[in-house]
This record gives sequence, structure tokens and C-alpha cells, in this order.
Amino acid sequence: MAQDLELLLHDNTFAGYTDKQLAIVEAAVDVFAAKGYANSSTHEIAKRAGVAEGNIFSKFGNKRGLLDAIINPVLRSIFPDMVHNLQTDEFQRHYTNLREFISVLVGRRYEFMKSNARVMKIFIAEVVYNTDLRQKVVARFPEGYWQLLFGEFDDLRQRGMLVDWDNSTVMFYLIASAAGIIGGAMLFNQEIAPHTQTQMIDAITRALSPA
Amino acid sequence: MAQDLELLLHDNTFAGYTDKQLAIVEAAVDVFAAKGYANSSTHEIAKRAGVAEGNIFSKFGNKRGLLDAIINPVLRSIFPDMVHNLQTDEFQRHYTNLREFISVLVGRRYEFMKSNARVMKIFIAEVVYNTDLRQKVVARFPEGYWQLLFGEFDDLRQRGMLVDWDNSTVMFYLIASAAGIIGGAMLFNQEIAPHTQTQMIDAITRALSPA
Amino acid sequence: MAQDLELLLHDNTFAGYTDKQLAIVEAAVDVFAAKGYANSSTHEIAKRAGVAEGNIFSKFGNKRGLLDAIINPVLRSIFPDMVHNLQTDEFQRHYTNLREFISVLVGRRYEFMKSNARVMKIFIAEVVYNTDLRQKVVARFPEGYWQLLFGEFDDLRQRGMLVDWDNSTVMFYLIASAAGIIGGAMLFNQEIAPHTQTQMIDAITRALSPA
Amino acid sequence: MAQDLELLLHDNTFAGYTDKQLAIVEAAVDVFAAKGYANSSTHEIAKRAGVAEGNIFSKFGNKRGLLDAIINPVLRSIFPDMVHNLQTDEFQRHYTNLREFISVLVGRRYEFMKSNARVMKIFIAEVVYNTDLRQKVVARFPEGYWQLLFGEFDDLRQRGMLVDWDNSTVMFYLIASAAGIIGGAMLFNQEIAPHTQTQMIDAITRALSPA
DNA sequence: CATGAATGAGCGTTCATTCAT
DNA sequence: AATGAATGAACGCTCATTCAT
Repeated sequence: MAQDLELLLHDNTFAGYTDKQLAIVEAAVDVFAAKGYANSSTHEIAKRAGVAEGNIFSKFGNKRGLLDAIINPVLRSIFPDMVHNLQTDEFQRHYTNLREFISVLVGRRYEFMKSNARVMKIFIAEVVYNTDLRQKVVARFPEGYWQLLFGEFDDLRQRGMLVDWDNSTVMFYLIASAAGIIGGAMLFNQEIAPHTQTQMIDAITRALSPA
Repeated sequence: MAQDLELLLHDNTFAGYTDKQLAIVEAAVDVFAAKGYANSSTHEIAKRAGVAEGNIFSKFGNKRGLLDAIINPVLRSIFPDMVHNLQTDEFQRHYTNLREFISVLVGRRYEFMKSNARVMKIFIAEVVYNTDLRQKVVARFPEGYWQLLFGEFDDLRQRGMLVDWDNSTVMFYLIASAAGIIGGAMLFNQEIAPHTQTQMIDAITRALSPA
Repeated sequence: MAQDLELLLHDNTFAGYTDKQLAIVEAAVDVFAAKGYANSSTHEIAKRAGVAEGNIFSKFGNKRGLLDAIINPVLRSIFPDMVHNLQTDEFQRHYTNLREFISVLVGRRYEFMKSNARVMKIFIAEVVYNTDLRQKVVARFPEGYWQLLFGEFDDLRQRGMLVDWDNSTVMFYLIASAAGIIGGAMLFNQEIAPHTQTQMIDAITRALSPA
Repeated sequence: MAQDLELLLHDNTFAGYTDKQLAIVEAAVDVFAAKGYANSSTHEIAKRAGVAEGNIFSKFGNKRGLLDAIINPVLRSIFPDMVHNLQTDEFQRHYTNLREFISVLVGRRYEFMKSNARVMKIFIAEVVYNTDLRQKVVARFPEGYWQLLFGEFDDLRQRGMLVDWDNSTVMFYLIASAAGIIGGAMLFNQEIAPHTQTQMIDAITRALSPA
């Protein structure tokens, strides 16, 4: 939990929360991740948080509001406000090769997910049945982001370092295989050893290299 | 649904079902896939099936029994009884190269999943929170299966066609990336065009080829 | 069961019953006695009888009708049609002493109850909550019966063999203590050994003898 | 009801109950006694108590818990914790004759049952079908209790005041006939007039006196 | 007569939510 | 803000009863 909360606490969502309210969020993350949102009761969450059930509703309005309070920071964190990062972060530098590029993109996401496994599980379970949320995720990537990312692809391809596919197909393979690898590991509660991480990134790199 | 039922009807699980009982299964697949098992009510399923609610319980015992009736055929179909298939099927032939091997293994699963998208969604959602079911899936792969699969890996590796990793790491990448690709497509209700299928299999092949 | 049925079969209620219908009655006696009428299901009775559930309703109308078919013979048997017995049976002879009188009255009822333990249990449980049935029981004892019984009491009292109480009080003690003794034994599924039977009858005799 | 509650309120089981929770117990005693536990619905109990049905379950867990809350005080009251009462109460004094002894033992129970008729009815009906509860009743009489009671019997017998039977047979007659008398009275909702009480105790005394 | 699939009212129970304290 | 008793709609489920075969 400490890890999960560490992340959530960096989000301004939780500024001004009382100790009890934070305890509710902590407990909710535990319970939602263990049994799924629909199978969790506000009674159990309140008990685990050591507070009265009413507190959940005075702060979060309803059970759904509590879920949103957990999910929204994920939306903001894993898909950080791309507009602000455009000039900095992932695209400010020039990658000398495909492997370095993949390593940064995937590695960063893996670190995040590893540190926030329970919150991520809640988020993903919600995304599966929630079309609105799915569209919100897509909406977090503004036009400009794709331009920069695809620009990076184009650059690598011109230098003969990237397979000759549609940019969107490249992106799909990158996201899908990385998500499969990370999700698979999480499903069995296992970390990916550093050596294996290297192997995985090597493999994705080969996959996206020209034939 | 037509597609889903087509599959399920080939499974002997549904032999002897009355029309109403089949209608319940059809409706349940619809509702479970749309809202998740926990958020679905037997009342809604019965209404959609045009049937009295009691029928669900006289046939399936309880709500969970209805889920099992949907899930068990998946277990039998996507992970067929490997013990009996050892000499036949996927391992009877000799693959001339890695790509052919991957193409058969992955392609076959993709076809199945595409035809049974809703049932698969139900199955996967259940696996995430159900440790028992996860172990059942694992148990469907007996020792002998791994020996044959890994023997195939060893053979390909000796012929210089497979990356020099642990067999289990190879397998993990293969399953995880394929699952990510197929799951990602299903999440957005999209088929993978034949051309893209080729690209994906090419990519996985490169990923698992020696450096 | 054999014993219970032996009794019930002597009642003309069961004349013309098919084998299946008799099997239903047998099964119902078992189940009602074990779990109580309200906690027994027609499904279980039908299963135990090896017949389809519908048979219960085509023969007995409803579940209550099945209970009545079991209870009515008890009403007729344990409280036999007193009018017909007036000249015969219990009051035709002259008892030489109180003990002999009690021995016949109580002994006969005990034998009946021992042979029909399960049916009696069903009957008693029903009587507790069923005012109508209670009144039916009372109604089985016509005016003439009391006259004869109380006449017997008066006779014994005049001969100095019976306590100087109201006849109705004598009767109450007689019935209540005998019922308590027999019921207590049945509650723990135990027979009363012949030696103990003698002791009990001796005791009741002393209880009702003049001080 | 007032009477019943008077008793139950003296039991610490009901300390800390809210008004509504007490109303539930009151209503449950009414309904259970009138129709039997199995035929009573929580809906009816809640309605009669003027309370939402959910309150039953938040306080008592389930319907059975409500029955237990009614039954347990009976267990504690009618069969008080004998271990602690060994030196006091019924056995501390020396009875000068059998009648006095019976009068205390039976009279005390009769007073209790008369004041708690409905609760007793519920208790007895439950005992008939509940083997566990029957054993609990038996378990409330520890070894030491029997020793004292049988010691009292032995003492009376040596003084020529008690019939020459097994102690357990004496006890059985005592309990069974008293229970039959009290139960019979309760079955027809009638009190036993003081004069009749005297007669009954006299009768039991004679029954257990030497021939 | 016999069957058992089908029905649906009613049950015990859960739980998000409200609100007086 | 904090409490938890109270609420009642909705749930999964049971079971007496019906009826087409």
C-alpha cells in the first residue's frame, strides 16, 4: 500500500484529505484490487480503514466517487499531461537507436505499474467494461503527442532502424506486447528480473526492426 | 451470439439442453460480456432470455453454475486436453522454420478467440480475480506437453532459428505478446486485418529469432 | 416406515392408492418427521419416493393435502370412533382396580405411539400451531365418551380407589403425565423398557390413588 | 408480550439494544410463537415491529440469529448455570420431605414458564427438531449437578420418603410428568389454578413415594 | 396416469445510502 | 467532521404449483 499511496499522494487529488479520508482510499485500493469493485462493499472498506461508513459518502458522495478518486490520478499519471511533456521528457532527446527508445518508453511504464500494481489492476478492470473511460484514455493523448511520437518513428525508420509499417501498427505492437508482458507478470504476482527485462526489450526491438 | 453459440454447441456440455435453457446461456453470454459477471443480475438474464428466473436455478444450480457452464467449454476448447493430443495436432509435424511454428500456434488461438469474443471476455475477466481458475488453466498443460513444446524449441534453437533463451522465457514472450495483441484488438472490438496478422506474426518471429 | 405404513394401511384412507401414491406417503412421513412440515419440500419427497413431483399434486391437490392424508388416519386411529367403541373395547369390562384401568388406557396408547412414532411426531407438531386441528381432536371425544369415562372414574372413586378430585382434573393428570412420559422417551428416540413401563404405571396409579 | 419482555430484559443479552431492536425481538416472539419459526417471515416480523427489514440482519446476522437471541436467555434462565449454583439455590437447604422438594423444583419452573409462555413455546418447538439444542440443554447440567440432585434423592430414600427406583428413573418421571402438565396447560392457553397446582404436586409426590 | 420443465410469488439477505445524533 | 443505526430496493434463490407432452 505504501507504494500505491506514494504515487497517489503525489497527485494533487489528495491534497487536503484528512487522515481518515486517506485511510479510506488506502483500504479501498486494497479491497477493490483483491475482489473487484463490484464485489467490494463500502462496509468492508470502512471497517478496514477503521472509520465509520458514513465518511465514505460525506467525502466521496457515493461508492463510484471513491473509485473515481482512485482511478483519476492513474489517468493523470500514467498518461501524463502530454502537452506539458512535449518539449521535455520522452521526446526532447534524440534517440540514437530503436532499442534505447523502446527501453525508455516501456521501462518507464513498467516501473510505474510495478509500483502501483493494485491501483493498476483496479484501473484495468474498470477499463474493460467502461467505454467512457476507454475514450478518456484515448483523449489523454492529444493530436500533438501523436505527431511527436510518429515523428520519432519516421525518424528512426528513415535511419533504417524501424520496420516499414504504418506508424499506428508499430504503436499497436509496441503497446500490446508490452502490456501483455507486464500484465502477464502481474497476473501471477511476479516481478520481471532485470535480466529478463533486458531480454524482453531486446525482443521487442528485434520485432520492430526491419526484416 | 450466433458465433458464440456455434462454438458452444459443438461442446457436449450443451447436449440435451432445452430451447429455454439455451436461451438462458445465450442471454447470459450477452449480459456477462457487457457488464461483467458481478454486475449482471439473474433477473436481467431471465428477462432477456424470455424465461422465468427460476429456470436458471433449476438447470444451473446457482448464478455461478451458469458462469461455469459458459466458461468450462472455453477451458476445454482453447486449452484442449493436451494429454490426448500429444501425438497428433500441433506437434506431430515438423516445422521447417520458426515462423511456421508461431503461425500455427498463435493463428489457431486467434481464430478461436475471434469467433468467441464475448465468451473470451467473460473468461478473462474471471481469470483475473479467480486464483482457482488460473490454476485450472495451468493444470491443463501436463508435463508431457511442456516436454514436447520445449523439445520443439530445442530443435529450432539447434537449427539456429530460435533465440538463445530459457525455454520458459521464450514461451512467456510468445504467450504474453500474442495475448496482448489479441486482447488489445478485442478491447476495441476490432478484427485484425489479414495483412496486419501477417505483420504481427512476422514481428513475433523476429522477436524470437537469434540476435 | 414399515411400521408406520402398517398402521396407515389399516385405515381405509389408503384403499385404492397406487404403489406410487403409497410411496409418496411413505416418503412424506420420513421427511416431515425428520425436518418438520414447513421445512420439507415436495421435491425432496418426490425424489425419495422415486416418482415425479407432479404426482403429489394430482393425487393430494397440494402439499397440505398430503399432510392431511397422513394426519387424518391418526385422528381416526388414536382417538378411535368412540361411539362404536362405547359398548366394546375399553369400557365394556369392569376394572377391578385403578392400576388395571390405567394400564389398559395408557399401555394401549403407548403401543400405538411406539408403532407410529414418526406419524405421531408429525401430528403433534401440527397440533401445536393448529387451533382447528386441536378442536377436531377434542371433538373426537363425544359427550357419551366422557360420560362413560367419568362414570368409570366415579365407580373407582366410590370403591375408594381414586383420588377425590374433579373428574376433569383426574383426566388431565392422567393424559398430561402419560403424554409427558411417552413424549419424553420419543424425543430421545428411546423405548421404555418393560420394567420401567411397570414403574411408570405404578407411579401414575399411586398419583391418582386417594391420599 | 410485556411479561415475556420483562424476563428477557433481565437477561444481559438485551443490554444495549435500541428501541427498534427490542421491537424486533418483541415482534419475533409474537410471530414465532403464533406460526412457528419456519412459517414466520422476516418481512412480517419487521412490519409488526414497525421497522425496516434490514435491521433484523444488521443486528442479528440472519433469521436464525434472531431465534437464538430469543432462545439463549431461556437456556440461561430455565436451566441456570448449575456449576455456579451448586452451593446455593435449590440444594443448599435440607428438605424435610419429598413434597417440599418437588414443590420447589417444579413450582419454580412453572412460574418461569407461565411468565414466558410464548418464548417457551418457541423453545420447545425448536428442541423437537434440533438435536444440537437438545444436547446443549443436557450440557447445562454438569456432573456435579447430578451428584447433588441424586444425593438429595438418596437422602430422601434413606429416610423412607422416596420410591425405590433408579435415581435416573425418578428424575425422568419427575421431569416428564411436570413437563406434560405444564405443557398441556400451555397448549390450551390456560393457567393452572392454585388449587390445581396443589393437587398436581400432591399427585407427583404420591407417585414418587414408596408403595 | 405420469412426467419434469416451466413458472413466479415470496423468501432471506446484502448493501449503498441517508440522517439524527 | 464523524458516527453507525436505520432504510429499502434489489439481489440470488427456493419451492409449491401448473401443464404440455
